[in-house]
Amino acid sequence: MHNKPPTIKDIAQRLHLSISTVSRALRNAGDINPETKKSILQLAEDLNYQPNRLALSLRQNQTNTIGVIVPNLDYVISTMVKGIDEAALEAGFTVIVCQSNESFGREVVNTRRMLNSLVDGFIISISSETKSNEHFKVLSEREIPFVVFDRVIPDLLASSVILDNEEGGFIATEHLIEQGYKKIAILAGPQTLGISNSRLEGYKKALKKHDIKYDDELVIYCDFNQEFAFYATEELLSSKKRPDAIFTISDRMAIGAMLAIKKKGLKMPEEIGLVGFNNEPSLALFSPSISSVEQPSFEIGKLAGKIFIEQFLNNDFSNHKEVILKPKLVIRESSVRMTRKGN
Amino acid sequence: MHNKPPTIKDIAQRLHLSISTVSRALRNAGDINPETKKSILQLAEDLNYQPNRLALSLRQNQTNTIGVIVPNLDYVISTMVKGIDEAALEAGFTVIVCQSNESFGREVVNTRRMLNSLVDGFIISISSETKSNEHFKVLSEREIPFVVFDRVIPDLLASSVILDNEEGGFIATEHLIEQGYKKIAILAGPQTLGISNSRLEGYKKALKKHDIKYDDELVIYCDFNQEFAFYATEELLSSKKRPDAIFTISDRMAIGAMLAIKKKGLKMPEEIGLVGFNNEPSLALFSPSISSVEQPSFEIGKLAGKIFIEQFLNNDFSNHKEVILKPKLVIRESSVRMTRKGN
DNA sequence: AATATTGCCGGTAACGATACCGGAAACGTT
DNA sequence: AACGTTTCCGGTATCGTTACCGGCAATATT
Repeated sequence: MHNKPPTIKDIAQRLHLSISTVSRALRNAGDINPETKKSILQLAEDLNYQPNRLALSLRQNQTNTIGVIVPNLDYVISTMVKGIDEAALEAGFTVIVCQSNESFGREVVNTRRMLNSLVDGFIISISSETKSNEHFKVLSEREIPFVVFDRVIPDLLASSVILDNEEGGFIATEHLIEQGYKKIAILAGPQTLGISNSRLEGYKKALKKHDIKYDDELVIYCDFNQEFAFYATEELLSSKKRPDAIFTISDRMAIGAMLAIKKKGLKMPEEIGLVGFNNEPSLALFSPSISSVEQPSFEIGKLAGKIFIEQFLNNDFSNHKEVILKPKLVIRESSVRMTRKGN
Repeated sequence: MHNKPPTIKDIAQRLHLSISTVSRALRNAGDINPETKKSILQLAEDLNYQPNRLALSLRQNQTNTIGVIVPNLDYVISTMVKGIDEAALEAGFTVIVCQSNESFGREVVNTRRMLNSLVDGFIISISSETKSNEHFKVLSEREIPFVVFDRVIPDLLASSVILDNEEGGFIATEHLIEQGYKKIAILAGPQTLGISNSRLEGYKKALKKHDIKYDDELVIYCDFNQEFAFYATEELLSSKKRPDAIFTISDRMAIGAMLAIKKKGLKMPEEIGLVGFNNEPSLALFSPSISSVEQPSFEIGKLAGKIFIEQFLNNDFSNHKEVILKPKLVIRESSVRMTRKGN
């Protein structure tokens, strides 16, 4: 039923040439008379010829497509994906994105699915539920190239592009200390996740540097989730060891914490300070506006894309690059009590 | 270099059978001895055989993939895409998403690109910049099936799934009227976009029903954009005809308006009411929380997916279905001045 | 017993493209 | 004149899969 798109065969028949000749002309290969070539290109243009990518991929065993596997598409990750997109576009690659929805099962299914000759390799950020690497080990065994970013996979050999999460935890905590907060709690993420632990490490490091005793009752592990953060904060605030500042390792959690703080009627930043992580745009709109650790998401994605493509084209995935980018603290009202509050 | 995945040929050789027989076994076709079939399936399982989708698609001229073209991936649209995803998954289809970033050029490029035998058809929501249909007319000419959703394409014949935007504008406006607001302004979107106009129509309809005179100085056309809304609201508030309520046709715009209102020092909802559109989750967190028109985004996406697949499988795209779903008003603090403000 | 019907299997062409090889004609070289 | 070189083109195999046809037994039908 479809009005089928033209193929090189159509062109060949119309010009009374062989498909080989047409193919050479369109590929800019040699062995061809300039005149012949010109007429072929002309006709191809007229017919609006586009090569069939399926046939090409099948023949060349290469799809020029990158599979991107992410746990979700929140603000940070979707920005990273845009970065990957840009790198891919520049190199003539296509990107297919699959959300695992933080589910291990879907991560496996999606990987398998894309593996059926649809992609040349993967760029991966694991789901928070993912504890095993088995399904990625398959990639290694079959020598399918991949690069990891954002959330890396422990014990898995591959190039990686990540944030210096420890540094992020450190600058946030040190900032709170410098603002005179004494009892700083941290809402850390799930213990299974590397980024959680790194940010927690940074927190510890800052405390140590400023001779503040580490108190594990001020450390709450909870899901990357506004609600959990809300309840965790409520509990913290009514405990004996009520903190005078909270550092949350995501902005969603910061918002949950802020709601709990407001409900309790505490003044921010006077009575309690707050710093989040990711610097989502809406943070500036809250009142008080919320300080946060910003990460160069777009760059992380773009770099991951570039590294993948570079290694793919050179067919060299044995040299593992490890890029670590630095975060930046964006200071807003929620954590500044030394100076007068701005407008 | 790749440890190449097994093919039916490998299976055939190992069992001393022909590829035809193996193919039949795996496809559950007839003409096969149960014993033979069993051994083939067993070996396929052991080798973790997965059919090569490229070859399949090339052979069958069908990819089981749907191209989804969207202007961006904001909250509403990404929810819709999740709906499409679910419908596709249930039917064994794969989804490829391309953001046009509200750019006409990228929309065209992406469409062309996916058209090169990568997708069976499209599910489309146009970019706000898109004025011409030319690149989609190509689809019609080549009889490539597509379904439109959310933002429809005027004068283009296809099934569609959309929100009753007029109704949305109507219930938001009527709500404000019932709350006693008299001079209600509207921040409408770009005039080129159908959904803007429909919501504006609803607004007019509500005014008319309640015998309020329509005043076009209270209608501001501006981009779907927080900043534009901010400046537009500032202007509105300092004009002679200062409104006592504002209806914005997106939540982003509502947030912009709210910032301008706060800056001006007006009390909400007492001195000025506000209703947004889309019901993004963060609205509940602002103070005051913001009322908004909710749309069944997930259902819209899922329906669009289902309709596409159904029509595709029946090979019937001549009967154009038109589904229109109803919005729902979510009332929060920003627009309620009759009763006492909640906690 | 001759024929028709099944059950089961293999061979081959095709989907659209590229890679490799071989060959005819035109030219240049001794 | 005989040979080697270019230039330009066509034929064929191939990627992994399915569709179609044909064929050979074994069984069923008359």
